[in-house]
Amino acid sequence: MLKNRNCIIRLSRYKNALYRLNALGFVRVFSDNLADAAGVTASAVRKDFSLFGISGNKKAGYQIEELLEKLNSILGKDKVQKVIVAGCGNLASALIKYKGFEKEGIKIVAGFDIDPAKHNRSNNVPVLPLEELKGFVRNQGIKIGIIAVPEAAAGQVAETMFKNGIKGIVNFAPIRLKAPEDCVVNYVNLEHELENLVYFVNALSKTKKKI
Amino acid sequence: MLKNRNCIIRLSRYKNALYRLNALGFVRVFSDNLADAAGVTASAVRKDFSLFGISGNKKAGYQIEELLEKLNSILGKDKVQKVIVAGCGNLASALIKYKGFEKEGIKIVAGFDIDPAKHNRSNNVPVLPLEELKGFVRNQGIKIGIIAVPEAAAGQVAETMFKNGIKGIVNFAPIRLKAPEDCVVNYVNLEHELENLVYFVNALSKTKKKI
DNA sequence: TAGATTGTTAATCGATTAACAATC
DNA sequence: TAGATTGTTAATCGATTAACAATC
Repeated sequence: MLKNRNCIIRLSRYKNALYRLNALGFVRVFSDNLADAAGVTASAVRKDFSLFGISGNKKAGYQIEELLEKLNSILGKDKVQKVIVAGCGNLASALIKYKGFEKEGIKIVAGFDIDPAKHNRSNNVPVLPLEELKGFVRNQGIKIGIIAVPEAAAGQVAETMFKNGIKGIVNFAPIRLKAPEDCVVNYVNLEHELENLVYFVNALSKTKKKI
Repeated sequence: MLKNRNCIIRLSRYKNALYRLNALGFVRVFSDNLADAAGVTASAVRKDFSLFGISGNKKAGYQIEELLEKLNSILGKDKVQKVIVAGCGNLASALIKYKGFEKEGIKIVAGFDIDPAKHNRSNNVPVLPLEELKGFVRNQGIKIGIIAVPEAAAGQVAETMFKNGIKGIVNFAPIRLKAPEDCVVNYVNLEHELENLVYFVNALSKTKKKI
């Protein structure tokens, strides 16, 4: 019953592709249009939809608007998601300033840092002392956190987050985190992405074959 | 013969874990120590090593230093990797300022942007006009690029990169890119990571079961 | 109707895990 | 030797793809 990560990531891709198709004036799509637009196979599209009980019309495909509503509902886009960031270095600043989250209903409501020089309560998105994370998360009922602190601090911060009600973390620190059973951690490791690329670029240049 | 992405990502994880173990004074590891440290199974560790012809000693495990050398060689860490960034917004600035890449042999050598206000040739990492990307990549023989431009510009930029010798791209723009057969694109979509988290947090809170 | 597309089942593919013989 | 660990093969697991009957 619980779907796998890739499947849900594909739903996000469908959603984005549908917005683009919609903007181009399309009203309906067939599974193979959407497959092209999202970079997957038509089989995968129909399988994923079937998994969530989304049905179209044989011969008439899917209504884009209706489809978007269903995907948005599955992905929890019907309400604004409040998110906090721990560690207010360059990366966190970029995330806080990024305009793209807003239109997707993702709102970074506060940052936390140990460095007093970074604190600023009057900001649009306030930067608060790390000790206040606990109370803030509890009071506001925050469920999602981003970890952008150095490796050495990540474990502690994660523990504090989980203890106070955070259920999901996007972790940019290059270290595995211990998470309670009912919580999720998604890892983003930019260094590993680049390292990975280097490997495959070298491998492909050696083999001269397609993947 | 060509290994899969997850396998190579695990090699990066082993490498990082080994550095930590090394720093703690360990000289040897067994597959199950390393598995714990990297967050995988002992079977996976031995399987991965076997895939690359890395062997240890029955009963004595693996020499950490020797292992690190081999992993670093596989991952292309024996030489500095020069990387460029297209789009010098907040995210790119954060990447350029990030200190962690250097010790891993990853060097961002230039940024490119269409906005003249961002240009700066005298910076440690210069920010140049986007039109100069082509010549720069060719002259310097750059193989790896990062795309941090808006969605609408990403396709064009990728095409320019590939045409001029870039073989691998980390793409932060929320759109699929067309890539030549002998090139690779790794996608990082922060919005989808958060969206994904929201889905699983909601799903887990409904089921109250472990994954 | 003929043609095209969905929805679902079955087949395939590949990655992960388990198991265990070899051996230090 | 007895015990523990590797290296590899086989089994399992799950995700993706293909195929096709149902049907608009």
